[in-house]
Amino acid sequence: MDYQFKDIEKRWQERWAKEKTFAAKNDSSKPKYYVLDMFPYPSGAGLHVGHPLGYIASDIVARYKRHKGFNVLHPMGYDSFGLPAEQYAIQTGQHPKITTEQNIARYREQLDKIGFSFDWDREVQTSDPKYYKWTQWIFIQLFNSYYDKKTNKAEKIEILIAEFEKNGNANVNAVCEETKTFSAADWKAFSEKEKSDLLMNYRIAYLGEAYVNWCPAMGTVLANDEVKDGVSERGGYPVERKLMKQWSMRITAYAQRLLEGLDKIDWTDSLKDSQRYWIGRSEGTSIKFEIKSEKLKESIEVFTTRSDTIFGVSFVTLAPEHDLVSKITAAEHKAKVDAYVVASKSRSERERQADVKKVSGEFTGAYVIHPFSGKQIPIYVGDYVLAGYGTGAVMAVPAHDERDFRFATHFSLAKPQVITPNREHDFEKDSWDEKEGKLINSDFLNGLEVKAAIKKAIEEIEKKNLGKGKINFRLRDAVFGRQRYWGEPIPIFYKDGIPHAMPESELPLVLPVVDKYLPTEDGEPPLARAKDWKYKGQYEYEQTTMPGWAGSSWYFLRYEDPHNEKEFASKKAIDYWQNVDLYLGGSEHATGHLLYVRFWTMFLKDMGYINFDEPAKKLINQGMIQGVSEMCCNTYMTHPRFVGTNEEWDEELKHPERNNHFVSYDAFEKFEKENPGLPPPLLERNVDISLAKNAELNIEGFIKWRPEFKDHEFICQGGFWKSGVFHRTGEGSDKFKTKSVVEKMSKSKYNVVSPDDICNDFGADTLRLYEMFLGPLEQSKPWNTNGITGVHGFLKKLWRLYLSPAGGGVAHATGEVAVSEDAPTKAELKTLHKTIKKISEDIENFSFNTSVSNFMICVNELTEQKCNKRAILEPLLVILSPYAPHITEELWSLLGHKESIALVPFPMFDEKHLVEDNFMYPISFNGKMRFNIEMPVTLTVAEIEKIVMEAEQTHKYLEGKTPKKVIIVPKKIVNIVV
RNA sequence: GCGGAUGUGGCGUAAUGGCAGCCGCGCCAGACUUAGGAUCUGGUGUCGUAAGACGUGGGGGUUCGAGUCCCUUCAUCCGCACCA
Repeated sequence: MDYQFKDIEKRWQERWAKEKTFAAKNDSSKPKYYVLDMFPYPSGAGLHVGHPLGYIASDIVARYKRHKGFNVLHPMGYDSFGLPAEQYAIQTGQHPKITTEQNIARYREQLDKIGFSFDWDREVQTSDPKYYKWTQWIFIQLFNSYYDKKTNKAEKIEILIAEFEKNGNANVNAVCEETKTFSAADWKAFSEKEKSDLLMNYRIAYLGEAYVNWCPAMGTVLANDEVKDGVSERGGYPVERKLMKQWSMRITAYAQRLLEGLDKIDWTDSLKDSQRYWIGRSEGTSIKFEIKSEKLKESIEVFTTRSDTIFGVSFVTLAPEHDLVSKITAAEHKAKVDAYVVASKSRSERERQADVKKVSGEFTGAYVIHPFSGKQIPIYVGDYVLAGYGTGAVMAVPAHDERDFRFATHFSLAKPQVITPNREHDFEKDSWDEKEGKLINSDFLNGLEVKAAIKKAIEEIEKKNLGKGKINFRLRDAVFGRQRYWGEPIPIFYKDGIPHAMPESELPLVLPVVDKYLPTEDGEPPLARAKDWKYKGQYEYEQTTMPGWAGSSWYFLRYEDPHNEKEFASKKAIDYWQNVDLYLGGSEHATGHLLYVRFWTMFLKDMGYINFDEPAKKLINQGMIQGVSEMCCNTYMTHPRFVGTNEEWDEELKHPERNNHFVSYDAFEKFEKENPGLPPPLLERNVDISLAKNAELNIEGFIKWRPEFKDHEFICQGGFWKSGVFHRTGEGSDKFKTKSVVEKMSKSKYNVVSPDDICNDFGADTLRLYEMFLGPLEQSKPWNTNGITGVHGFLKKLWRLYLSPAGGGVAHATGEVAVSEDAPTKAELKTLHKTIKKISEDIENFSFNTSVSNFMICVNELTEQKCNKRAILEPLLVILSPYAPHITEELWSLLGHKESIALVPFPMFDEKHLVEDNFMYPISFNGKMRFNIEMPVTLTVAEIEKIVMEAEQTHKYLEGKTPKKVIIVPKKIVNIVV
């Protein structure tokens, strides 16, 4: 009987679903283990082989932990609010809910084929009102909270209001916008609106005016992590900076805790480093520079980490958005400065980033007074100063800061040197930015080392009341409102212009029906089109929705109690399941999701709903599986094209008649070899990978697929280019070769490999093993289906070991069961226990790729030993079952078991089976030491003693130490392991 | 520029500081065959007929012993990027 994987896999998947084999119970005496995958956004393209990589790894761990006696929570769900469904809705008018449901159904079908042990009863979907009811509820908690610096946690806003009523804000030490001091009496006299505005400065979810990343093409704002290289991460549209009133999250309140928390969790260093960098803590000083003016009594506050260079200041620069710019600019400079400010505002983020090194700025005509020297110092505006960081103003020290140096050079400003470098340095060419050297020309700082000087300078600045030590973070508050339809409605309504949270009883605030999914003609968000809001006409509703990361910032908690209608999850469930023990997902979420989920977790802890502050104890980033694209070469026959400028390229594309030949890659390869560095005189086109097996193009198939090329000639034989013209030689093979390129797996590159196809051709168990076998989990690697036969062959061999008479197996071709109950041999036991040991270690270390090798070695050995002993073959199935659950279930039941193998304990490892046979002989030496001699060669005890004695004489380092073992290598040396 | 990671056969990769290349792909040879995308056996780092020598990006160091630890340098990939 052959290995009928299709039949086996279907049968077992149905049985697991029917019997709910993997349902996790919320009450159990067993220890818990929570394995979580980052849930997917269900896109229309379906899954490709890269998606399940992490799920397979986590499934192996989940199944292993079940065998090991843990109560395992291993859920799956969908992050189902998102842009593609909405864009599809805009184009077709179809409700995004419908597309989303279809996509989810498709995902589920694909996932089911791979045989995951998910507890599907706990599935969550972020776009389900039963789920987002609680996302909205958490938002309201955030709205009704502020961050108290005294208790160093979030507190209820009522506490703050009570304090205001009693004492005003004089004693309040909370994270907030700059607020003027007021008394209790003032507070009571404030209008409702004034009170609301004031509280807004404290709330953790707040409505505030700030510069945001505005994406005009999408008609929405984006968070910092959603912008890459000045364009939107999704869609790649340009992004501008725009001052807008927006719902935001005061994540900055948690900056310090988010930073400190990293030390307590087992995440990779690179990921922690990205978060550290993103949070960007820097210690410095704020310093006030008084403006030199009779009528204006103001000062400019700057932030610096280099207070030691205070005497090197030669000008002060304000960000173009700085409030004081318009106030201080002298009349004769006003026109130029205004023009500059307008120009820099209209520049897109991308433009601004593109010419980072290009200096621009304008003199305001105003001056400040140097707090120590009393000299007057010019004030400039320059867009190299960021409005959003620090105070939006810097004291420029051109001799010791690269950016100030560039600015000073451009405007021919003085560059007074205040530090003597400890190495040779040319101040004409460069600034000396190192925090090393001795201070000069700096009054009371002279002679000090930089680090000491920083301390001393802060002391003096604080003494003169010019400023104080301050900690700044790069992290900005996260913009929370999105001008979009397909997201959670923000549960806020407005009464007389004052925002109020919806009462809890009104939740969920369900996404209303709209006629179109576009913004309105007046530029209002799509929700402005809603007609069926409950209180329409009575109150005004907030029209923006939540961003994609809202629903994913707490979903791990919902899995713990997914059907609860009274709470986001019951206290009992949370106390039992706690936080995630192992979290798997891509590293692209480093500064997005993984920061937000930590933030919300800390907040919920502050509120007393949970008792841990980190969502995941351990996190592993699985690598990306890339696609291998096949390219074919579309050459230019008549036009020279050796110079690879884009202009020429475009020019050629305008002349398709010149572009009517394809040439085999062989010819191009020759060209490349002979003309290193020259751009290829051809255009590479992606070919559907099914049309290029073994780097050879199926020309007929290609023409069928792309009929527009049916009149093109395909030149297989070799040739060469001369002056851009291809000359054939008629040499070489008559095969039309393509070229392989590793790139992202994507529909548009025609290089997608679907897990469904692999399951059909080889089975889910093969897919699972092969994905693991491909290489270390955390590494990115290209998918190459070629190697899969090795893994598939292993499963067939395993099958034969149990089922074919030739292999001495369990059952004959007829299906007759005939397993030997004899005691296993020493060699068989050694093979088994070696494998048990290695597999356990591999899983604990997450090196799943070596596991597969170890299984192969095991089966090869057992086949060679013609092993048919139940005592060996049964435990082997159990340790293999996390990797290949279907085939092991089938064999397990053929061995006569009724119960699912998934619930069987993991076999115990017994060291003695390895040691006994391991050439390890303890011998005594000088009556004191004991050596373990590991011998790959046969030696007598006398010979060993002689060798050890020689070793003792040669290796002086042995003195006073007890060797653990001595390894004798034939013809070589004695290795003594101490 | 800053931060992180990675460099080992034709390829994917493996080696608690202890015989480098396990396992798989590919390739070569053979067996069996209704000639096949089945199965099995043997071989396969480089040079050399061989004994043997040389081999983990380059250079240096620690060590009895280094792919592994330290320093340095080069290359590739991934993040971040005017954060004062």
